[in-house]
Amino acid sequence: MALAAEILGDRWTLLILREAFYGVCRYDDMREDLKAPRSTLTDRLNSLVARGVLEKQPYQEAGDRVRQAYVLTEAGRGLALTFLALAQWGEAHVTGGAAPVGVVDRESGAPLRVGLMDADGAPVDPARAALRLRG
Amino acid sequence: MALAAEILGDRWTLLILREAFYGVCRYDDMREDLKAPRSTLTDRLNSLVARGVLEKQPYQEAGDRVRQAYVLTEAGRGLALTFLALAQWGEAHVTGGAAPVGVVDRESGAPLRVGLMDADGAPVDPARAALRLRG
DNA sequence: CTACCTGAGTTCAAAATTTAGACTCAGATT
DNA sequence: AATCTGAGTCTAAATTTTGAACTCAGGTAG
Repeated sequence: MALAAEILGDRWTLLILREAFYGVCRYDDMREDLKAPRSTLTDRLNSLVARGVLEKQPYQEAGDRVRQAYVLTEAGRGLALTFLALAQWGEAHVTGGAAPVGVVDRESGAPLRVGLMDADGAPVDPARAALRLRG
Repeated sequence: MALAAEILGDRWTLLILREAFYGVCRYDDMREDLKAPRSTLTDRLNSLVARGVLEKQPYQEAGDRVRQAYVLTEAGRGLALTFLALAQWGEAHVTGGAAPVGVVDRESGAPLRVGLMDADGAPVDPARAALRLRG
């Protein structure tokens, strides 16, 4: 997990990824949302690309030159569970239940949550979890 | 989630919390494990206490004066799911499957994982998740 | 009593990072 | 030819982090 911490252990990186999950993928849009300094934003985007969490995708708007969009890679999308768990925690313990967004099933609209499960998908109380070294 | 990002958006904070989950709770033990500078460690521990993620607990070893241990609060333990999700991601996408630890059921020893579930606890594919604003 | 040890800090100057703001550059538009 | 825009780079100043040295309180050894 040390490497994961190295990737995520930064305020701007976390916020940039949240933007990415919301679908914001252009430099200037992120800059405006986050009010991050240009050089820091450039730096963080580059490291996320270097780490394989984001990738640059060329796009072109009518009557404009080709530009780059930053979109989540497969690995980046894999962070969804982590972010959902974090949002769930923030809601429960930090913001006091007033979180502005929740997770729902894309089709049915039913509320979803992150939880622990066993190999068969049956829910398990997180208090039962223990870390175990692997041979 | 912005507040949560403010709390976790820091390399040392993430690593300190990992130590706390492993049960390390003494200043000098953490300092040695993490090789963090004293002043930074002190600062991060204090903010985690101020945020209500850790708390100081007095303890006393035979023939020694009372000292403080840093242990997870209820809210801090609530971060377990986030950390497990992060560890799971690191294992799948960063370290390439060679993660040293896994999560198991404390009693049965069966392997566990973090996942998305609906209100009834039935597993849901994370790709089906969507963020939804709440009224 | 005096000297020394240890855990848990605090202090401080040097090094690294972050910031705001100005500047650049390439192609499109007027 | 002049201007606009997205996406940067450059730079000097402000802030944060670092490592090393110092402090402090209580306990122990001689």
